[in-house]
Amino acid sequence: MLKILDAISAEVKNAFEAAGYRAELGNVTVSNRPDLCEYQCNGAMAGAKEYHKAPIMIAQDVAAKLTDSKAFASVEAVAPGFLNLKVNEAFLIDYIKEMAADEKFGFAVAQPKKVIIDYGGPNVAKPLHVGHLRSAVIGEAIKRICRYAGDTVTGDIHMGDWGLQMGLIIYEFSLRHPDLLYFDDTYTGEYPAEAPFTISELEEIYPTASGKSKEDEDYKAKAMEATFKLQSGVRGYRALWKHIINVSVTDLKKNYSKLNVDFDLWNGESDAHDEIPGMVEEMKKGGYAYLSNGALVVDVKEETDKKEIPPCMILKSDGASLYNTTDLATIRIRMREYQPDELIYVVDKRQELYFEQVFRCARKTGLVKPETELKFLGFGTMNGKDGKPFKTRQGGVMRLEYLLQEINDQMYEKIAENETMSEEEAKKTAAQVALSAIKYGDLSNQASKDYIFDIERFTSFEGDTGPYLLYTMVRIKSILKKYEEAGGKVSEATLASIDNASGKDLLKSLTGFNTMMEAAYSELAPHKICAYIYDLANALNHFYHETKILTESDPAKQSAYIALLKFTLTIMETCIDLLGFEAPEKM
RNA sequence: GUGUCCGUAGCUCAGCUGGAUAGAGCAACGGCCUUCUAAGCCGUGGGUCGGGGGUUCGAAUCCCUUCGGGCACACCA
Repeated sequence: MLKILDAISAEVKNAFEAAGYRAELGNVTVSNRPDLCEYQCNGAMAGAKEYHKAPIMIAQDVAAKLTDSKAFASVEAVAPGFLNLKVNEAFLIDYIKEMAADEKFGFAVAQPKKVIIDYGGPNVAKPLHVGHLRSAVIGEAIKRICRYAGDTVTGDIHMGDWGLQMGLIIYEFSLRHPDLLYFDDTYTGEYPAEAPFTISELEEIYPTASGKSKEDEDYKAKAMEATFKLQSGVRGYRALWKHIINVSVTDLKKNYSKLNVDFDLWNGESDAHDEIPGMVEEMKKGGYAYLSNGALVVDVKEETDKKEIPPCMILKSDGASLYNTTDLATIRIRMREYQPDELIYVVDKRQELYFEQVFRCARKTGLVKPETELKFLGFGTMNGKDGKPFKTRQGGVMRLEYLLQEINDQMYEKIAENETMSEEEAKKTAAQVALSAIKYGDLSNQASKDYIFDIERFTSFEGDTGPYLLYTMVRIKSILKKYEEAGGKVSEATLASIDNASGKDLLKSLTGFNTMMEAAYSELAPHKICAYIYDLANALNHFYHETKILTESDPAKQSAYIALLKFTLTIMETCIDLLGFEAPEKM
């Protein structure tokens, strides 16, 4: 089905043509002066020069051709040459009915793609901190948006599970428990299935080891040796490493599930390890990689560059691999195993240059086909109220778990005080509201910009916030429930004429869903969904305030209202699901 | 230094593929609960869109320039 602007534009374009002008001039947009009209067309002014005619005269010519259009309630040509349009309510109702019957409410994408989205990026054995929040929240939304658009999307968490950090942990652990089987080179049997440590021990070991290695050269050398032994496949080290991964992944899954974020693939840097030698060999053979200051690099600069782009390093001068190496090798694996049309990286924007190098290198060396899209979706820093990177009160890095807990607790206090809910229900509701506060607070900003994470603002529950949206939805749910309890049947099919102004505004707002989705999808911009749903919630609350629904005596009118509420709720639910949170039944 | 992003109300942000009087939220002030959840609704005040120039019938939006800030700039990720 057509988007409403296209449907209206089609009418106006016909009129332009009928009046003897180019049809393309008849493009219609939503009015920026709602006091004057609902939709507007500026084509008469654009065409003035071309036709050597005053814009107002062109507008009048076109308006004359539109007088019997069934779509419009009024068409006015206004100085200097605006075409001001108001649509018929019946036209809107028909449009909404068609939308409601469509699986995706009129949002359609021509060519579904196969997409891999790389987001999350935690390190194993290290707790998630606030720096991981944006990647998870934005990446999850992007994944859902693409999936809704019909793409086949695979989300990969891509953990940091392979470098020196692993050697540090293993070495420190070997000092503490030297007698364990894992460190006995002569042992050839099976290793225990149970991990010899818990997640909290693991989380303590890494910072300790990391600290020691910075002060003690010998310690660092031993850790590097452990890393080497792990990477070269020493059995006991691999077995211990698997335990580290398993214990970490269990914990990560728990934490990500609290964020309503889930991944299809739990791959990490280690998965690229076996791919590296072959890839490096190929790059050498192809004549792309050469030695520069001892390191193996691939030139990636181009003539159009305004700035010198350093070569992409494949191997360090000591022959070790680095992040570039595993990223490129990962691309190679993904291309072979999934043949994606598009790769999206949701990563801190500070890595933009780095990814530019990787992408260029991947193209140059033939790792990806020219038609495969490589997208870098860089997000800005999450700052505190002082405008500097978000920290705890003590100035340390804030653990994500604690941040979530703090916000959950605040929500729980508010919910527990003004509703009669069981403790269990209140807790669940608090978690839902808290998540909406965090996610909406993040996603309503443009991803690429830095933003201020202001807990007080997000949890204040007033204004343009996640909780406000949920509250609006809860209000609708409450009415629908009561209507059903009184024997009414809730259906979108009973939509009919809505005889008040706020109802018509709500209808218009609803028709914008598919237009908005197209922009949100093509620009990978979740904040557009936020802006839309906030407008929709405002329109709903306005309507709600003006219209008594449950006490309406005319059943036809009432069922039309109910249908309107129901459809609004459906659209809102669709939107917040794309953003990655959900609404409770009451709050 | 080079590149890049940003600068819109007291604060936090939209708007940026050019259109009419630049919008929200918070904060301030004033109204609205015997009626579907007041986490709501209505209203008031608040802006030379960092400065300057240009393109255009028309610029917050496009171009140039300047000031201020963030970030990045091969052996970290």
